[in-house]
Formats: sequence, C-alpha cells, structure tokens
Amino acid sequence: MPMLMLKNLPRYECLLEASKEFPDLDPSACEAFLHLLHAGDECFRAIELNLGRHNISQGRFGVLMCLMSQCRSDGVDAALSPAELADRAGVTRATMTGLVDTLERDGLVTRAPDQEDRRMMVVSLTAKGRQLLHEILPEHFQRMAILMHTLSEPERKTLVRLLHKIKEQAAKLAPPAAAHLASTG
Amino acid sequence: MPMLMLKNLPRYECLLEASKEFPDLDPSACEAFLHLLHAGDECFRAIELNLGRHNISQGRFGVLMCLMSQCRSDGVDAALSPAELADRAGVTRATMTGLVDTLERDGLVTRAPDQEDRRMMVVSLTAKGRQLLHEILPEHFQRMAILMHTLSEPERKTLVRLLHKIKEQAAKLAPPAAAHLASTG
DNA sequence: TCTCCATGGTTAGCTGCCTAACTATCAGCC
DNA sequence: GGCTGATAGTTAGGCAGCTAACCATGGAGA
Repeated sequence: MPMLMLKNLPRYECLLEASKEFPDLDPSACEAFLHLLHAGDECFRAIELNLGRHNISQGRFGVLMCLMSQCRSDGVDAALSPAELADRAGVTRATMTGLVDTLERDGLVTRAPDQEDRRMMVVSLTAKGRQLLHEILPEHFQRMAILMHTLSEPERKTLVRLLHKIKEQAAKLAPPAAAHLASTG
Repeated sequence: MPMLMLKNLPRYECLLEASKEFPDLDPSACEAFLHLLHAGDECFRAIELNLGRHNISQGRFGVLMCLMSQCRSDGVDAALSPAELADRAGVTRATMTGLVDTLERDGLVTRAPDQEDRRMMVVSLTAKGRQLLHEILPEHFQRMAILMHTLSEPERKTLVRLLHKIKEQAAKLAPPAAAHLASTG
C-alpha cells in the first residue's frame, strides 16, 4: 500500500513542532498511529513478496483462498458466486469481475452459469488453482510466523488486545464499508 | 486497502483446523498477523473517510503534505521535483506524474521547469492547496487522536515498541522497496 | 398475470499503482 | 568536442480499486 504514509516517519520533534501550528495534532497519538500503519505496510510487503514470486497478487490470492476455504468446510468442491466472493473479500462486484477474469484466464478458476438462478455465475477452484495454493502457502505461513514470532506469546496476546481496542474505535469512526461494497458495482 | 485480508477474520478454531493441513501455519502467529493488518486497514479507512469528504485521496494528500512540510521547515515556499516527491512518498516517478497531473488540474499545485536543470520540473503548493490542507488537517488529527486515545499513554508506548520489533523483522524479510522505487518509472 | 423493485454480473470511465520504454538533458571522461 | 552512462519526466499498457449505469433475471404483491 504505497502512499499510505510517507516513506520516513516524522521524528517526534517534528510532530511537536507541527502541533504548534495544528493544535489538534497530538504527537503521541500521531506517532502511534503512523507506526501502526507503517508496520501493517511492512508486513503486507513481506507477504506480498512471496506471492509476487508466484505471479499472483494479494487480491487474486484472496479469491483463491475464499474458494479453497469453501471447499474444505464442506468437504465438497463447492463454488461461490461473484457476489459472494466480493462480499467475503470486501470489494465490489465490479472489482470481482476483473479479478475472476484474470484468474479464469490463467486457469486458476472456472466460471459457469448457476443452475438455479439465471442471473448468477458460479466460480470454482481448478486443480491448477489448488496446486498453486499448495505451492504458495507453506512459505506464506512461514513468513507470517517469522514476523509474529518476533514477539513472545504474551506480547502477541498484548498486541491483539490493543489492536482489538483500536479496531472497535475505528469501527465507530468509519462504519464497516464492506457491508455496502458487494452491493456496489 | 481492500483485499488485504478477507472481510471476516477466521476464528481461532478455523486456524487450528487449517494448521492440520498446513503444518507451517501457526494459529497464534496467524491470528496476530491478521489482526495487525485488519487494524491498519480500519485505521486507514477512518482517516480516508475524512479525506474523501474533501475529494482527495490518501496519495494526493500525501503529496500536499510533502510540499507543505518542505515549506515549513525552510520558512520559504520551496518546491520539490517529481522525483523527490516520489522518493518521499515511496512511489515511482511514473505514479507521481499522474498524481501531480490531477493535483495541478485541480489547482492545488503548480508545475514549472527547473531553472538549473532542464530535465527537471518543480512542483509547489498553491494557496488553494494550502487552504485545503488547513481545512482537512484539524479533523484529520482529531480522528487520529480519537483512535489512538482508545489506548492509554503506556499502552501506546507498548504498542509502538511491539510494532517496532515487527517492523525490524519485516525489513529483513522484505528489504525496503522504496529505495529503488523513485528510480523506477 | 402484470408491475415494481431487488439482485446479479458486466461495462465504461476514472484513479492509483506498477514496469518498461522513450526522449531530453546532464555529467564525467578521453 | 564527442562519447558514454546516468538521470528526469512522461507515455503506454496492465492490474486493481471505485462509481454509475446497464440489461437480464427473480421475487413479491396486487
């Protein structure tokens, strides 16, 4: 997520300086905030690097994961509609069309008309798609573990607790947009 | 950052279940990781909502902030080259061209040839751009404060400390891409 | 049965990100 | 001065996100 923030976090002294001009700026809050976004960004990149080596983006990867999760929980090779995929992925149906387009083009998913509702398509994982996931996931999870094992178990618990608090507050400031997204497009 | 993760975080039991199929998956690490990305996403959205009301994206906002920071530290209405902007913002020069295009179109920045190096343009903030920032920033910082004041000061310190650890690890897994970015494009 | 509204998937256009390529300019070396 | 390599900004094309609009289908109510 480039541009999420500037490359270098402002030094605390700069924040202090800026708070003279902008009284609403709380240096401590600003610092923590930027660190949170920065850390998220760095973690995102660490994971993305692995995906990029397999020529797949986070978005497409997410679609494949949705489809695979669906299979596993049912033990059946179930399929999902683009709308359902969009809902789970938190993007619009329009966006999902594009994602499924390229996934289908690459032979990772198939798309077929739904038998019961003529408005709908259904998307399912191909063997190739499943295979790709099995290639990707070991290192994907390893990287995740490497990153988070920087912290001890108690530290991770603390982190999750603090993050949970922030998320709750964020949900008040910005009601989940995902609820309307899959309807959009 | 849509698609960063699926809309709903998997329950811990699901992670446990998945770890049977994927031995590299550490449920605790995975949980903390996803929480971090989710929290970042939510905070991003909370801030973005305010920006959106002023018809400006995070990216364009960042450019304006770069230019304003440059002014303030010098006390002079200095300008930056697109390459310098790209470097600070962590995007490619190609991307910066587009951002500056729309900012210029909206009268928020001006672009002029550099006097000393005919290859270069210089970009500066207009009064309109500065004005927009002064309209945006109060609530921008308020939102930031609201979010981070969910935590006490000690909790924020803890959070920053933990995040710093993770970022260091991430830097090892994914060396800063920004170093090459501004050269790209 | 007909009408209206909701739903689904896609398209078009825009923005923002990337890479690769291009032209113009600059700097250093011979 | 000429040549070479580096640098700057832009363009083209692709991907991913959005909104709005569109057409087809489905469901509910009269």
